[in-house]
Amino acid sequence: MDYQFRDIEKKWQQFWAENQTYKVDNKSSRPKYFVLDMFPYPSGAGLHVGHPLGYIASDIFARYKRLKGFNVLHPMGYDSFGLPAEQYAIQTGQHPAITTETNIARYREQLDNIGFSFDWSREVRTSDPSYYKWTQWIFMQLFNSWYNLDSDKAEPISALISVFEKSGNHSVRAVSDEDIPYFTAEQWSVKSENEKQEILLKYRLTYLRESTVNWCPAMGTVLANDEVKDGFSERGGFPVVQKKMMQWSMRITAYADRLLQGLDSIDFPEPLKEMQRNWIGKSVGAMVKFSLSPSLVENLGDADKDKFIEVFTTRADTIYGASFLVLAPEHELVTALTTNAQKAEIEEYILLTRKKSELERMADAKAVSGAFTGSFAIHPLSGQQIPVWIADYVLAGYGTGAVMAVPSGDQRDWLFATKYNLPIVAISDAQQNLDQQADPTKEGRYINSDLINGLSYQEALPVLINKLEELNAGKAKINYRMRDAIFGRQRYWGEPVPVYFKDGLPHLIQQSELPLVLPEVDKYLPTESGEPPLARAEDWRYSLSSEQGNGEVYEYELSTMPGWAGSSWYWYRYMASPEEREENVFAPESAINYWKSVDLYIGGSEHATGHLLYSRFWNKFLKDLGYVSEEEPFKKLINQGMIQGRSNFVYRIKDEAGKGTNVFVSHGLKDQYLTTPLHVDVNIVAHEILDIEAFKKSRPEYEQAEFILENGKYICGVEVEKMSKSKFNVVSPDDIVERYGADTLRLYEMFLGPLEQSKPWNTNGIEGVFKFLRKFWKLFHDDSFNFRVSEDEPSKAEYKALHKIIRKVEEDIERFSFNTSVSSFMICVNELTDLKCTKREILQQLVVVLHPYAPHITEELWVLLGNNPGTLSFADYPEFKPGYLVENEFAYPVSINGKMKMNLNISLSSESAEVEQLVLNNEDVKRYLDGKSPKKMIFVKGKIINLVV
RNA sequence: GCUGAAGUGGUGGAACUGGUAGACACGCAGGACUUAAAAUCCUGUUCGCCUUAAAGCGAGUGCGGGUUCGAUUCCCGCCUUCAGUACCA
Repeated sequence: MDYQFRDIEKKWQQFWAENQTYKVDNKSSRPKYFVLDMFPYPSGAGLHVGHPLGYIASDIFARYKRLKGFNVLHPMGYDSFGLPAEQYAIQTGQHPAITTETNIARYREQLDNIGFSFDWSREVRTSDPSYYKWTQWIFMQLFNSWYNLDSDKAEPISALISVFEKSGNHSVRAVSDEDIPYFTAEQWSVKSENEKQEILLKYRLTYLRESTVNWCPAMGTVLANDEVKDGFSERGGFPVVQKKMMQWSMRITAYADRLLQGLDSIDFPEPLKEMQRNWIGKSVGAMVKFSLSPSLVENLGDADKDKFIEVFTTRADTIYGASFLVLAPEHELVTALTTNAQKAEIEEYILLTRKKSELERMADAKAVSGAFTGSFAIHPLSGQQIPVWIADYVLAGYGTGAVMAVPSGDQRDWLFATKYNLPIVAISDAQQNLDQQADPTKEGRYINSDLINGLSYQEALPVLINKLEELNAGKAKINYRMRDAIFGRQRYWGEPVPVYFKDGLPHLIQQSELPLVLPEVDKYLPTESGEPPLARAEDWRYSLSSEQGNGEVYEYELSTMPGWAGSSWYWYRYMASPEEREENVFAPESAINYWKSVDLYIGGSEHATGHLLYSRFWNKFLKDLGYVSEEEPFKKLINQGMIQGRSNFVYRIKDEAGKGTNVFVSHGLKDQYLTTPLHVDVNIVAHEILDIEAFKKSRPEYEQAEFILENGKYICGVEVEKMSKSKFNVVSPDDIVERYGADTLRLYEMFLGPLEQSKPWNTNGIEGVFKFLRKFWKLFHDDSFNFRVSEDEPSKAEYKALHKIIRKVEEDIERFSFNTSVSSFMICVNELTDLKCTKREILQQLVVVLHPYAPHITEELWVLLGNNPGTLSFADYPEFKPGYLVENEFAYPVSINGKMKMNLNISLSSESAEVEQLVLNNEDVKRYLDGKSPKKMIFVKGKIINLVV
């Protein structure tokens, strides 16, 4: 029989499922390997052809590793909490759990069609209570922990309480809120329980804090940053305003430095590491205090008397060039500092900046504006009085929300000083053209800088820091751009937060009460009073168990966890086998110690600063508490590129009035007419040629359509866009599988180009891949498609073809160059076809080598070759024997002045002198030299001969 | 603006440490088989010039320089595209 991919693929997919071929054990004599894919959100649109790209790559890798003798964990699951299902629920009233279930079933069917070697017994769904029980449990651990800077790790909050009881908080070095007053053990002991809880909340790794959120009044809901475009909601285009709200936050900043350091130990793509470094945004500098001028202090209220302005700078060396201070308009001291004379001006300015949208702020990035408070601060080293201004180029959220302005060294300060006529003091003899722009050079020697005059940058910095510390006016300080992560959404379809409120303070529910199950609600919208949807749940209150409680009931937290909660630890759940999931732990210690961490993680780079940062954070936290063993969760990560859509267009002719006619003109002739380009379904276009009959049938109004053709064909226009339903450019893997089979789809997606590169989808080359598989099938069959292999000893050429591919595929897979192996398979099969090879010795090994790429056809042939069904996945990858590739002759390219002219067969054992003789006496070479004698001959053994004339 | 990645035939792409640029595949052209079509197979296919043909000559990896016997690969400057980020003191 000819290659019957439909039967073969169905048969083997069924076999693998029935026999649980890829179910993996947490025990094995073989070494372990964990291959993970970023799990999908099951959207209603189903998989398109771009989704499986990474999954195919990881599946090839997983199958290859199995052949190489590894015990491979290769699981799949669903990140099934999320907004689209909730949006759909709001519109239709259908419970998101039902939508999600339907979508998952569809995804599963599509994934099964492609022949992945997933261990489905370990599937996870983040929206499943048995899963989110542990997401909630991790939240509780975070609530019960604080970050100790002395040990540089998270520790139980109970340990902190003992310290407070023994010696207060003077000696505690923690990552915490800033506004914690010092107290002694004695003071602690007399505090009320609520006061204690209030203080502890400032230390906990997850805590409540007032944060600004994107509030959309029209939708009655909070939006994520990426749901807001230019101040309007992406969906619906309603205005969005900034609103302060009490929100759960995660103290990820405690881990900033470890997240940064850890990057050096993991194998991630350099651009991704760079993105994380920028996101963390570590800057080394100094905090400097500027006290307020005495005349001002007299007029201040008692509360502000000991206040000073603290700034953060990365260029403490430029301190003598600081000629004014600038505060963010939101800075807490602005009101106190504003003199009566300046009050009107300052208030007007603050009002102005509040009105400016993000967009406007960005648009006039070059223009600076500000207002003078009327007050002066004292320069800590020179003692001079310098004016204090406010300006919106200083951000309240970064550093201290105040800067010392050094106009000679910083361009924004320079612009500001120029605009408002403030002094620009040169501080280095290397600075140039200060009348035109700032010069931030670190070269040269300092001038106008008292203490450090004549010193270089390297010499000056320690001198300054020491002096500032001595004066108690400053200290070295490291600052991070990264902020603590908001951990809550005012939405329904997410994990409930296992917290109830008593006297306005949050308390955890009992661990034994987990999971706290998402309650039913009548509508998935916020309440009339603006509370999240969970407030609609009836009888959803917390009451303490009878031995502790007194029958009182309390309100639960009404927000739910954000999208990243469930995905920040899921790889550990995969480690637990189905049996172990019954145990009361997120994953048993033995399983974690066996699988340790993910060896290979494949996914999109869009998760660079979200998921991949949060996951590393939770992993480090779980390690601090001793629940997991590795500091980093993902040892190696590969970003697969995006597959873009390739849209096709037809051009409808407009009449003079601009009205559309029913005549369509081919792309090459469209410029002769007035036309409207219309998207046309890419599935009825092949090589840009429109299937006119299919087009006519696609819509009733096209039935009578007329066409102006070129060369008898209708040629469509092409554009690369995102793949989406509305652009009619979605290609579903199902269609490809139906037409060519899963093995062709797998090979073709790899053949398209390097895995990491983004590329538009097109099926132009798919025929070639399909033909290759038929050719491969034919190697095992005679002309009438009877299976036949011979037991004869292969020839040298046959061995050579085989061992070339054995080595090539090994090398390619190890460096994730899957596209090049597909080409090499084609070359190999072409060679063996030319050699009329039918030898079992060759073909059986080739089956094993091709198996990771095309698992179905190889399984079928494996069994036809007489092997047991299902054993191919665990066969041995053939051993490469270099002996088969050794040649004793090589066709040396002979070039003259670097230009290739001819090839010359010369023994590989020949040395330079011998070769020179041979080359110079060659008739063709003589002809090229045209009587001239070469100056020099370059000879690289096995590579090239180059004559220099 | 800054950071990162990438620019190679008509198309997707290959060339792994500086050593035969365009492998492999698509498309296209021509041919075989066929009543015909599909399928399959064979031949050609970077561009330009010259030639009946064989052969030959020249140019060529975004652009301009450089290093080298030799550069798609290394260095300097520039252009374009994509991604991330956005007044970060």
